[in-house]
Amino acid sequence: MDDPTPIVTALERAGYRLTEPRRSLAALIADHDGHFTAADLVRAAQARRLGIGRATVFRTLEVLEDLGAVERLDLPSGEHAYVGCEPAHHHHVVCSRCGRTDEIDDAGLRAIVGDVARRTGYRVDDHRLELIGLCPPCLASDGGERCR
Amino acid sequence: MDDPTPIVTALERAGYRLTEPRRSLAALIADHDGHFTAADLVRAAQARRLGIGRATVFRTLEVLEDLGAVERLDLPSGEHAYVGCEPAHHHHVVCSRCGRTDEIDDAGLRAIVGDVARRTGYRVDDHRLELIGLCPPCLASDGGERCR
DNA sequence: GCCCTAGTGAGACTCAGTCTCATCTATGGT
DNA sequence: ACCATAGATGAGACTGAGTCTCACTAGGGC
Repeated sequence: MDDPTPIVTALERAGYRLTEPRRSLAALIADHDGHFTAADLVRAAQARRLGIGRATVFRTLEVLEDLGAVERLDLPSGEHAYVGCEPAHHHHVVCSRCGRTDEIDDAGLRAIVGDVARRTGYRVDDHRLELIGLCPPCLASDGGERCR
Repeated sequence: MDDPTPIVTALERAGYRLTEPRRSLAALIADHDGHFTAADLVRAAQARRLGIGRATVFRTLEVLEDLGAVERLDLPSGEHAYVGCEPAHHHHVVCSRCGRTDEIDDAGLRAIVGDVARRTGYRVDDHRLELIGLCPPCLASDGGERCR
């Protein structure tokens, strides 16, 4: 495990202590392709006998979210999930079948936000966009049958 | 209370029974300007001694969400809130100070969704967009002090 | 190596949301 | 108006996410 995860680097640069639990969690997160919930992490940590408490998982996720090393998604089911990601502003497409996520850039969203602000008079400070659908592999294995 | 809320109409048209609890909840929701949580509704119902159980509030919200008479928001705080709204596809701007919400139309979002689908290969089935900011009144009383 | 403090694990706690089940009631048929 | 019945309800147990507290530990600057 001499693999300096970008997450570890981010923690270090932000002045957080590089503790064993944090390194382990960073590794677990790096292992995940798609999204994962806090509960998933807790389970994974238990399965590997890492001896990491629930509280620590939540605390670490909070820190990582602040750093932008992880982003929180609100799945349509109401679950809160996370994805490890680059610390730059962007959004995600989430596959509703396999959980895979891909990052998408701001696309034309900035223009929309500006437009809405102008029309409503709001000062828009933040926004979130989530796209839900089927990723290409799932789409292929599905034959495109399910239409919603 | 002979006020036929659009919510009541929607329930009726969809073939749901027009029960007393549903009428009461429809009235409570109609009273709310901004967003409200399930817990808010439960509290409001208790305060007015309507004798409506928690389960009923959640069940009713679920039905109303299906009907599109109510939309669920995921606030940045992680809370799930609802807004009563017209049953057409649209999105919301939420005031982070007073909780007021305004509806916005699809703006150019459809184009973005199409664009993302083309670039990523996903079939995008659903999307959610939420804008968070300050509404004009809050902005005014704020003196614009917080300057981006 | 020592020390200070940020970080930690355990587990109690809170609170949203779900489920079950006995009871009730809105509604369509008579 | 009455009845039958399936859909709806309230109470409260239950589940599971997330928070909090507190005594203890260990990272890293000295």
